[in-house]
Amino acid sequence: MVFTDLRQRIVEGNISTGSKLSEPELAKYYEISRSTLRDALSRLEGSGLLERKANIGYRVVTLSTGQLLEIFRVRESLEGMACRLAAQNMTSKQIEDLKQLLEVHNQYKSLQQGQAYIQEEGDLDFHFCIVMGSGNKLLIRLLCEELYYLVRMYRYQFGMASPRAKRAFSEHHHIIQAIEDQDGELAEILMRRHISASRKNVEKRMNTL
Amino acid sequence: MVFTDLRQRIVEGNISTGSKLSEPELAKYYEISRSTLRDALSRLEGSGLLERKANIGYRVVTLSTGQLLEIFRVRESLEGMACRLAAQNMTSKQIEDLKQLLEVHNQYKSLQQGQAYIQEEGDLDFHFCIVMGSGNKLLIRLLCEELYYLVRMYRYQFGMASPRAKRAFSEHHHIIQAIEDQDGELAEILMRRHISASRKNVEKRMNTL
DNA sequence: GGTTAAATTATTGTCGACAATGTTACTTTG
DNA sequence: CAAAGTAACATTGTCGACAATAATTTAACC
Repeated sequence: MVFTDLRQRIVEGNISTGSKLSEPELAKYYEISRSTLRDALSRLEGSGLLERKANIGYRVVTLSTGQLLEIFRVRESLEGMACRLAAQNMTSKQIEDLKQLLEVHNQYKSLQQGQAYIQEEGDLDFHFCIVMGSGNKLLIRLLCEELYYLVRMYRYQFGMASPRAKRAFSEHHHIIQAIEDQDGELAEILMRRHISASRKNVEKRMNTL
Repeated sequence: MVFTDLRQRIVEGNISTGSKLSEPELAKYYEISRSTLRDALSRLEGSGLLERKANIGYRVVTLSTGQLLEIFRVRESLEGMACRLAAQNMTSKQIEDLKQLLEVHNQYKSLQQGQAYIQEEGDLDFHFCIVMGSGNKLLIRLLCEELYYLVRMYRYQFGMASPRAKRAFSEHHHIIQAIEDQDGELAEILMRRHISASRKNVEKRMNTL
């Protein structure tokens, strides 16, 4: 699909940040008409990955470290809420799937210790599942459909391999436990702390640059 | 402009919630082609006012009281943050404009005491200004470009005339004061409390229905 | 008469062409 | 030679037409 393919190319930096997208060129590349391409582009704009200026066209959004930190702070609020709701609403089936996801990540991790960004992608899968589990359409839209792709984009851009992988992993387990115990209050606190720690880690990395 | 006109008609309920939009009909109504209409529709989808299903078309989103409450909770988080940032970042010019806005509302209010929904529209203008004053692009996008139009839609739908108008008005003044004092912490607390009280008011009204 | 199946109609999706706008290259002028 | 204006080009915006899909109506059958 054109939309998902373009999204991936943008997120992974194959189409670089800030660059302008040529409609004729892309339409030719995908062998589709400009109409259907533009449909995909407008959806990507809705996902926050593209910006559009009238009579000029679409550009990939430019990233700043400041914006990344603000995304973290927004996530802290919204995902805390999502996690509390997930503790109330997730079915045992969903919780089981989530546990299994972590197990898969665990094996990846033990196989390739240093390669953290695979783990980091898995990290987002984990967060994604919890937001989906909250059952709240608004949160799903804001986080899963808009912010997470931006976060992925930042990770590819700045390369978020981190020494925090192991700790983050155990934090995920604690969060699942709280969800399984249907302790919404604790689940929210743990999630906020988890994201806050992740943000501080990024801040530290940024200061050393 | 087609986009803003459609938005207004949707928000004010002239195009009723849940109804399907006919592209040929609307294109004829505005005397434009379907292409440029669809461009407007996709932007409205991005604003959260329309939903699109493949090969079926666009519908106005359906509203539920549960979703309205969740919007309030999301706003509590995000606007609290925005208000703290506004206290740090707003220029004295912006603060002055905001004060003047409240003054205008005050005159409206004294003129038409019962007619709360005019005040309520003004209420959103107030919130709008503060989010803009935060200077944070992400918050501006999430709140001003997506959530606020949904909130307006709910207000037209459920008719939010409330006895809380006077109190809400004084809360606005306290929030401005905190911003002027550059007391971000207090500004955040006041804003969260302000929205929380508004939510509880809605909950109370819903229970009496 | 009610239910399923087929045919018709209407709507969305896609396309290529033209118009309007922005960009670039060239020419002219001081 | 530099700068401003102008002409040529490329890109985005808009349009109407056709294709693919969904919805409706009609027909056939039990």
